[in-house]
Amino acid sequence: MRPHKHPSADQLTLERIFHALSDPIRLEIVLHLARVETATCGELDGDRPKSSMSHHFRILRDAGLVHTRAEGTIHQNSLRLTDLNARFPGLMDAILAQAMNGGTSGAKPKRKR
Amino acid sequence: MRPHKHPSADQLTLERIFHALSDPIRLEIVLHLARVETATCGELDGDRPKSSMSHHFRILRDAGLVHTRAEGTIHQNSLRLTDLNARFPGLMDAILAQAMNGGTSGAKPKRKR
DNA sequence: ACTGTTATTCGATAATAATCGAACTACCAA
DNA sequence: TTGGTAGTTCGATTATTATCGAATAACAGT
Repeated sequence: MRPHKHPSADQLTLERIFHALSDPIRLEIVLHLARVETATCGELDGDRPKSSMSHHFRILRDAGLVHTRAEGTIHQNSLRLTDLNARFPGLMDAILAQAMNGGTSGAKPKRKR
Repeated sequence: MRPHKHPSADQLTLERIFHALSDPIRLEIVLHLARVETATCGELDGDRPKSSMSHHFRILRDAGLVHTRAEGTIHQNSLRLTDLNARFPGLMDAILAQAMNGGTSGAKPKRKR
């Protein structure tokens, strides 16, 4: 696959990150990855066309949020938390905490505990 | 003026907030407001057309990031930090801290006037 | 009422982004 | 080699956003 290009940590910008997270599908992907650590593209499509998902993954990669490595025919995705925390300490913690607590539009009003 | 409509705190969504912040102009506005607490629209245009700025302010208002109140002919804008912190505790702190620390693409350091 | 200031709204155009089928690549196994 | 699987890329279409001049509205002063 000629390994995907990922921006280096110091190339990340908040604008790109915010743009990547402004789409419900992508926010869902990020949220899922925050829970399971690593997942293939196929595990994350919600019955959506592969080409659409590939598009969203590319934006997440370009924003530096997600790292994709090919293992055979499947691609393992994971959040680049180490790089993100190095570049923007505390940011992802805050974002993920709020996203998991029902801050997203698309979905489940999650009850507190 | 028919006072601007502002979403209530519990209507805010992360998607809208991220979308609002994904534009360099709007991020700059938010950053500026974080420093000065309150400012008129005119103080925040960078020699850009008024209509463009009004557009951006509307998106910031719709996202719940900015509150605008009319005082005579001028409009005072301020960040809705109280509401934002109530809805998404820690989020704006993290975002503003990183944005002020050079996370923006424009990388234009402070320009004062 | 008239004038200047501040900002919003309208309307048209341009730029950017999302969607998705189809073709394609890479890989693995039989 | 054939076939199946996992993703990407291409290309066309649609949808959403941005930009900005012009018109409009609200207001303060004179």
